[in-house]
Amino acid sequence: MDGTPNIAKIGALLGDNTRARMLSTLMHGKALTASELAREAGVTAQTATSHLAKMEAGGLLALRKQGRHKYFALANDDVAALLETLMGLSAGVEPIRITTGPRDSAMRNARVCYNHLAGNKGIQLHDALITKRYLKHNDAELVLTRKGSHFMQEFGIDLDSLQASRTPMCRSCLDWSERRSHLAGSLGRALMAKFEQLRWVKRDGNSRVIKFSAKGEREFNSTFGL
Amino acid sequence: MDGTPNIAKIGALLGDNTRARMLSTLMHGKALTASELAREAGVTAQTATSHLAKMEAGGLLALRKQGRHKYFALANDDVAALLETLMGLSAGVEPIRITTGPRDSAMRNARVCYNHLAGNKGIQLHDALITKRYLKHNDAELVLTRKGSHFMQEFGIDLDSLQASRTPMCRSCLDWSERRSHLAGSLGRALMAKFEQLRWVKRDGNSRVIKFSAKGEREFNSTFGL
DNA sequence: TCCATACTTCGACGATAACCGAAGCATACA
DNA sequence: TGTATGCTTCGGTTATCGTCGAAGTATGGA
Repeated sequence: MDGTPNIAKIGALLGDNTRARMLSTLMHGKALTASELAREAGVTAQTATSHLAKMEAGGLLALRKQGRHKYFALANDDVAALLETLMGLSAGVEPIRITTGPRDSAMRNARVCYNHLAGNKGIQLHDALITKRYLKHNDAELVLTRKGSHFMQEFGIDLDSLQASRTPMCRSCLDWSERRSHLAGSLGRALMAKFEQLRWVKRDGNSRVIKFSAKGEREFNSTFGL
Repeated sequence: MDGTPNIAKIGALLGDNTRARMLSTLMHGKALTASELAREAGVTAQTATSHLAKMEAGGLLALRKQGRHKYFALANDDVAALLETLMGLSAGVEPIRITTGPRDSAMRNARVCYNHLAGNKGIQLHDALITKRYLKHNDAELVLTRKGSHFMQEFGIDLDSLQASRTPMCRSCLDWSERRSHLAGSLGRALMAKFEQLRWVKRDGNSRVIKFSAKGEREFNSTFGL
């Protein structure tokens, strides 16, 4: 029951720069191969192998083998949430960055958090869903209302398959740039996927930034009453 | 804006067994001196000094000097929340502990989380406050209603002084044993203090366990409609 | 003033772990 | 079957960091 050794173990996993860089990269939400992660982190393949094995054993990463490739992704939403929390905490601890370059403001506006929408746009979405009574708080939980279910179906989200998934459908995730909650969970992921499919948004290949097209932004706003 | 090096830095701080033990100890909520922490962690004073200095520099600990003593406490609620999150994650990752000894079940029932009530009793309290409409969710925030303010004053909580404190009055904190939210923030702390003052509960000196007296449990239940 | 206590600094030792070169295994494709 | 590609294992080097003994500074009390 004494969780001490465990928190040290996870802490140690997070405490190496190379591993931290890999984890941050995986916050994009995409699964990446060992060599991609090696390149991203700036180490050789051997070194990456060792790091990835440790993180998988530690429960931080999930692994999918595909032919001669090994695809790694964050193990689950909890891990993603932990990383966001850590970033939030370290952002608060560090001397506040006053200079916010163009990339920073883009990150604050909209980015992927593991696989769902975060940043200012993520919060707008979250709040709009609540204002329109599509979502409501039930104690600490976030649940989809009947009205909300109806809307999601109309919008082209397959709720049945989401319900089947093991991760909870609605989860709130603390946004590190805004310090407010945005929508995570399988519904959050499905909405993000839908936005991409509709070409409302496009991911920037190299960062977590999400770009809204002009049309996308218009339709996003009108759909959610913003 | 790239939070990578920072998360590694915090991770490294958490990644040492001795430091993790110290942090866990401080989850009791009390501030402890350097030598107490040294003893608790099983290291010499020199070693403790070095660890404590690092954690203070890293923003995890707050320091108060008092004569020749140095009192250390967790820097803020965010740090406490991070630790609870980590414990929850590592509990989920580890092979599930099926054996729940008496101490375990006591921990699950009621314990201090930094300085407020956690565990099953903490969740009961949180839920009761919401059921009775003393607290309500406002978007992601938890706020005290007028009815709630009234109740708290009656109950002997000095809301004015809480409002003056820098930490938010209501915060929800994820409970690692129950995976539900309980009440943190300055109000959570004040309630906990009140329970102790009323002798409803007593802290176990050596663990985070909180024991309800028979009378305390009765009055707790009737006060919050349980 | 003198001593006890609490904490810190310094230096040295030892363990751990990150890193890469070299070689090895496994899969895919021609 | 041969060759390229992706990943792994092994061995050795290097750097970092936790640890404590010894000595030093600061505070409180007799």
